[in-house]
Amino acid sequence: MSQFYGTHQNRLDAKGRVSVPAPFRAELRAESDSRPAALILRRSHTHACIEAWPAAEFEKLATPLDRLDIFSEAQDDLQTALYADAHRVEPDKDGRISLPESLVQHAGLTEIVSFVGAGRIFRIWEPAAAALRLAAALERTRTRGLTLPGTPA
Amino acid sequence: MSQFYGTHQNRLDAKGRVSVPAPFRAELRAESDSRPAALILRRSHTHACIEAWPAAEFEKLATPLDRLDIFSEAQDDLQTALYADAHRVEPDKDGRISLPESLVQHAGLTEIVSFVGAGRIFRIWEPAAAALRLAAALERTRTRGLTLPGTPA
DNA sequence: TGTTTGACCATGATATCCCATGCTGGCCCA
DNA sequence: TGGGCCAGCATGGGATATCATGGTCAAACA
Repeated sequence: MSQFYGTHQNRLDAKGRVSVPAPFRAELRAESDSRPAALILRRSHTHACIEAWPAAEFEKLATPLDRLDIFSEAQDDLQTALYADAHRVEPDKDGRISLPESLVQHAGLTEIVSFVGAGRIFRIWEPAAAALRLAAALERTRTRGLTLPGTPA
Repeated sequence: MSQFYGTHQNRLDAKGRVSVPAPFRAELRAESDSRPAALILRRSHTHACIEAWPAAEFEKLATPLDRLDIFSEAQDDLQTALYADAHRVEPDKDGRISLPESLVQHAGLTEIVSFVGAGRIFRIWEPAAAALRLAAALERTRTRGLTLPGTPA
């Protein structure tokens, strides 16, 4: 399974293109047998950022979704939230992707964008917003005590 | 499982490279079948230092993460705290790694850095800070009479 | 035919690899 | 037990591949 680490900044050019950071590209190559591997970009419904999922990983979301009752409001809403503003993109030969305009606006992206690793996925942020988000997450985990459970006996 | 012992000092060169102490390298080689074995460097959220995890060990952290609900705030925070400022590095042929700038700053590293063994992981400190931290830990362990749980029957 | 979108190429900057050197500590032999 | 040899290690520097990014061109669409 891919693992995305760290924060990387790249430039969004006049055409709306941006290089996927090399370490992330390497992970995507591993994911999909030496090929670039497609990404699903979706509007985050919790933050002002873009979520980027390896296509294979995104498809697995269908499983937990199926556990919800069909036609229930929750299922309907989640389904819509997940897929309605999701875009499939393939990195080009140089490892760049172009970001859909609606997502760029949602994340408030300008010239420099931050790629933030989050394990199986990564996120795309406006750099200042990313820094704030990281600080908030650290603060909350610290006050709660960042507690991963100890190994059961 | 690797075990890292003791404190070792090495020089951080102008390019941001530093040799992993030979005893730690030996542990890493054992970890991963005669190969160098990758490390995950992450910003400690409790101290001004860098935490270094053998990659395999770090990935075990992902397991409890998966038990949390996807898109929940807790999962999001932890994911961010764990991965956003973590970096995967592979020791080069000479056993050196290069330390990401953001982590160097967080730990306040200058020319000489301390590698401090901590069992399954090790930490990278500015030498004076490491000494203070050790003294504090000893003091607290003594005055509070801290103990370790015994093996369950 | 004008305009836009996406693929391809070229370039400078940067980080990685690789080799060479000096040192230190351990081992062996006298 | 002392001295010298050798191997492993830390460190510096230079060559090289990779990466990010700007620009050009061709094809598709309106």
